[in-house]
Amino acid sequence: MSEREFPREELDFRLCVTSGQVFRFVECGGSVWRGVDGGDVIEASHESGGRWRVRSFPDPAAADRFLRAEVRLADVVRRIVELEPSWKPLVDRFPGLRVLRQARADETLFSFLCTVNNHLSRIHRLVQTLGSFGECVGDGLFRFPVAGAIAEIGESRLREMGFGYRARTITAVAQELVARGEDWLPSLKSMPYEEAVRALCDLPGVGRKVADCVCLFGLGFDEAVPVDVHLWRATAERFFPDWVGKSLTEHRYRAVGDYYREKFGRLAGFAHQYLFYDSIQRGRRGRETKRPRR
DNA sequence: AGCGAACCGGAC
DNA sequence: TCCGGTTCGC
Repeated sequence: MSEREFPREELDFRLCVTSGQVFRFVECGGSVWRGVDGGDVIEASHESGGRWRVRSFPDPAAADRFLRAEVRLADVVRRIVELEPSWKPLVDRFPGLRVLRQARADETLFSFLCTVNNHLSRIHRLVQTLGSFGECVGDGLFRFPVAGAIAEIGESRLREMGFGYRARTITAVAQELVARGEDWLPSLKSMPYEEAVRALCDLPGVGRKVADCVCLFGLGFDEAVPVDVHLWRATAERFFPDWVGKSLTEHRYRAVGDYYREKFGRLAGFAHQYLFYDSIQRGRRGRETKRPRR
């Protein structure tokens, strides 16, 4: 089995799989992380403070695809800071944060349907639950189920398992994917970004945010900028002061994405990930230190 | 166009 | 009481 080592500044595996891009990786034992992408198990380990060693099987090349090993993060980060110097503290705070690429866009789609108006801890549980309907490829490791298998679970059973109102959209999307055929979703890769977004938003329960997540993490559109409520607030504070406190409308969503695409071009997806994760952290810290209300 | 409310259920 | 959103009705 081939193994690849990444310098610290090129990869923090734990950060990558816990920063809201994928939801099925777990820590097993000390400093070993394991999960499944596509048909392959991906495993990473490191000695404290050391470099991450990553391997995958049965396909030893799967890990490189998942981590986009061909991207030299040092170059990306340097270019981002050249384009927007105010990003320096952000990229310094999260060394080794890479944008991942999932092998199957359907896993990305169903995963982010689980994130709708939800907490990270419950998101993990729900996505793991969906995953357990796929083919078992090891101890607690599952290939993600195909759309047909998800459709067969049924809305009522999903509700029983705690999916709430997401049960309806997940089932509806699964049926829709079955109807369109398995080639439909991957075929969006060869469309222009805007067309892919429109096609995804056509699916029930899929709006701009989920569509952009699928575009960035599942379909390979590096210019996609998913704007959630945290990134929205952080962006308004930095670049759109007039919009602080305002709601995120369709028009403003587009303006934010276009702003970052204009500034960062094809690096917009990578650049957004730093501010996104920072805004999540701030949200958590803010809650922890929040005083009880009168 | 922009805003607010409803929506499941679990975490804090 | 608050969500890493979408949809619907003003």
